Amino acid sequence: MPEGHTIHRMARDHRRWFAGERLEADSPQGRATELAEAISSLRLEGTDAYGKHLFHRWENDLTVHVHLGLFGRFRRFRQPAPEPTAGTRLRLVGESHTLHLSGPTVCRLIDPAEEDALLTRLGPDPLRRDADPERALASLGRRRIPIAAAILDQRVIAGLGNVYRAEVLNVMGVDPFEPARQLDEERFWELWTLIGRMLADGVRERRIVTRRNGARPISRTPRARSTWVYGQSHCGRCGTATRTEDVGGRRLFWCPRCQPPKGS
DNA sequence: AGGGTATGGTAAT
DNA sequence: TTACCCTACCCTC
Repeated sequence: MPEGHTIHRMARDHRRWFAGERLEADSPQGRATELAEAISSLRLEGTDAYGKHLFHRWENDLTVHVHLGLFGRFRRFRQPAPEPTAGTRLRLVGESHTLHLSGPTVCRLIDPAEEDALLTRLGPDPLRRDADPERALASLGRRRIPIAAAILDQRVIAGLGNVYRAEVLNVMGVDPFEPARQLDEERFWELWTLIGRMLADGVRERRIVTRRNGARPISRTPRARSTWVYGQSHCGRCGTATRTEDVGGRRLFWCPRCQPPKGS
């Protein structure tokens, strides 16, 4: 589920459903009891997303930091909401909606100094107006690691995940093993723009859709292909068998024909 | 029932 | 680089 687009969508939704309300909080699982007691019956004043990090701004200058990791999930229910399951770490109950949070990597109060330190080590987030892409350009220029590894590093670009990195490189025809520092400025700006556009589409559609043509659902094939290479056995652009390999600690999909090494 | 996998990240080595 | 965290789902047995 969660790359940056998910978190930004979540921030908007939470704001829309809850902002300004006093929420009741508890931790059915017991693992976040202290946190729940600290915020329960306080007013949720706002939300923020930065990369894959979500911040709930509560009354009394309290901020809850949530990172979903790979498994984390928020479920939203209209009242009356069902009972939480054993996996529910935190429950937030508002007037019209209830949220159940399960499986997050992080869910805790964060103080301003900690938040500052966290944001400092994140690269620019293409979904934020205050993003400074020059920082990403500079850090790419310092790295010899494969471009596919570099753009997954949250210190370089915040919010990009394993699906989008594969898709962006495929659409641009970039060899994933090209050293990051070899990306010239012109291609960097193309990359930055494309990432921003894809992520923004993801926020709007609430899911990752990088491939539109050929994605028409056919009755026999209910699950339309929404990616070019990620999770695909064949490249959606040329039909060549995709390849996969661990790059930057995650499974990368790419098309050897659309993304050949430079000069070949 | 049990194994493998998943759009992520941290800490230890 | 590896181990580990953590939940849900899908496949096979």
